[in-house]
Amino acid sequence: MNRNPVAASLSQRAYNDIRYRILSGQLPLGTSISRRTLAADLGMSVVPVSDALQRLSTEGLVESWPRVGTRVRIPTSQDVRGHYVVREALESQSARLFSQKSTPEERKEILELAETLDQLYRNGNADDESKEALFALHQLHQQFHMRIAECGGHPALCQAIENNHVLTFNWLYDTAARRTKLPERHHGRLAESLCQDDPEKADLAMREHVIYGRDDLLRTLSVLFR
Amino acid sequence: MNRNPVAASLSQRAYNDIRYRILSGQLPLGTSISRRTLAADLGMSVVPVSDALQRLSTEGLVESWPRVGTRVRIPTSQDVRGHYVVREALESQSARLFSQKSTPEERKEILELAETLDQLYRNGNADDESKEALFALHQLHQQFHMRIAECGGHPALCQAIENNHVLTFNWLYDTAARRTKLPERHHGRLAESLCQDDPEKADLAMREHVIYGRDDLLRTLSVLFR
DNA sequence: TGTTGTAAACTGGCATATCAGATTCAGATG
DNA sequence: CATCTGAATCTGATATGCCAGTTTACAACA
Repeated sequence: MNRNPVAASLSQRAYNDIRYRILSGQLPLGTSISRRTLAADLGMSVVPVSDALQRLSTEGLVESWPRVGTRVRIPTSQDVRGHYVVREALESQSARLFSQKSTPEERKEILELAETLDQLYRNGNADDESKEALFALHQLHQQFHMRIAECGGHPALCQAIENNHVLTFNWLYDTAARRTKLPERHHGRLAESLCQDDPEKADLAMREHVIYGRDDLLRTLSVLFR
Repeated sequence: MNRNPVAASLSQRAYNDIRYRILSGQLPLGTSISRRTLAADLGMSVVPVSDALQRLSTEGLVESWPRVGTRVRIPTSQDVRGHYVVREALESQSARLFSQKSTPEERKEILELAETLDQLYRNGNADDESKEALFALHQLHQQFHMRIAECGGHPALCQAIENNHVLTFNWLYDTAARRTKLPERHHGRLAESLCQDDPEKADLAMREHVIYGRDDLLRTLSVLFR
């Protein structure tokens, strides 16, 4: 059998496109999605669109009821709590592996990424509040965590973290609330903890980082939907 | 919109059926799957079968290449390692939450389940080596871990654990190798550790349990595919 | 004005047909 | 016997059309 990487199928393109539309705010939370309209818009039939929506549904970005409709899911605070429990588990494991397996070059890369992140979080609000800038910041934050996971050497863990859409929710609410406040050198200190050859310490530092993000997001939620 | 539970669709039935056929050995590892043949066999068209196979593909039980074919995936030892890294993360988190949130009744239930499991693992091989008996044992083991997760109070974590198919792989190789050896009171001692109101201890005990299972499975693998 | 009934419009689920690429195997060629 | 060849036969991907529920808009009526 041919194990070459599959060419980008229409289903895949639909998935990427719809996902981007949701994350970028083109499809705000709660928006109804019509398979037929969307298919016409994307220049394809409804089948690949349905495939994509099914994937997004299992991932929790979208919800669908038979013969009723599909819409962009509005995560509840209970959803957020649940997702963060999973994320705490996965990211702390990722931190353990990073502290055990990362090379000096990789550690340097992570430390630099952390510095960049902290700078952007410090200046971002003042300089540029556009959606594009916030989206870029969101992506960089995601990259920071994904690079840490990649350095752990287990693709399965990377995939599990990527499938956990807390950062996605984070971005959605960031967009709504324009919330980008963080303590000084927040990521910098985390990165330093990860580089100290102490898996338990790395685990704990990442747990604190994740829980800080969770509480921050829950505060935002309570303001948005009070 | 109507939020009632959806009726069992053909896609869902196809998913359950195919999954059961794989786990029960009706579709052995590596078997090619024809959408058309399977659809005729299940009395439906290829569309719901394709939906089901897509889900099973993202879950890793099945692999598919465009215009080539679909077959039951043979997990590699690298797959197994990766899955166990994720499982270690999720189950240790589950153990933490259990030690913090479980009620006395729930703890009693888990302790009893552990005793039953230990008995079956001790006697199972001697009494009954049928596939059905091994499958039942596998399901009970899975139930043990799922109940622990449920008592933690976070459905999202339960779902994440359920989506992690290490226990499934475990069953597949158990079937192939008839391996059911475990140390005396293996699950009993784990359950006792979970009930001591010490999240860190529970975390560690579960990590050891998971890693024991991983190494055991890797040994089996090295024998099977040496 | 407010309520109700009903039909049109819309939804996701599914069946069927077609397409292009991959595989396979009989038969020709050396 | 080994090797090449090409057509028949597979594969998954996709398009299209239909179906049976759900929602909605609007007219008829109180």
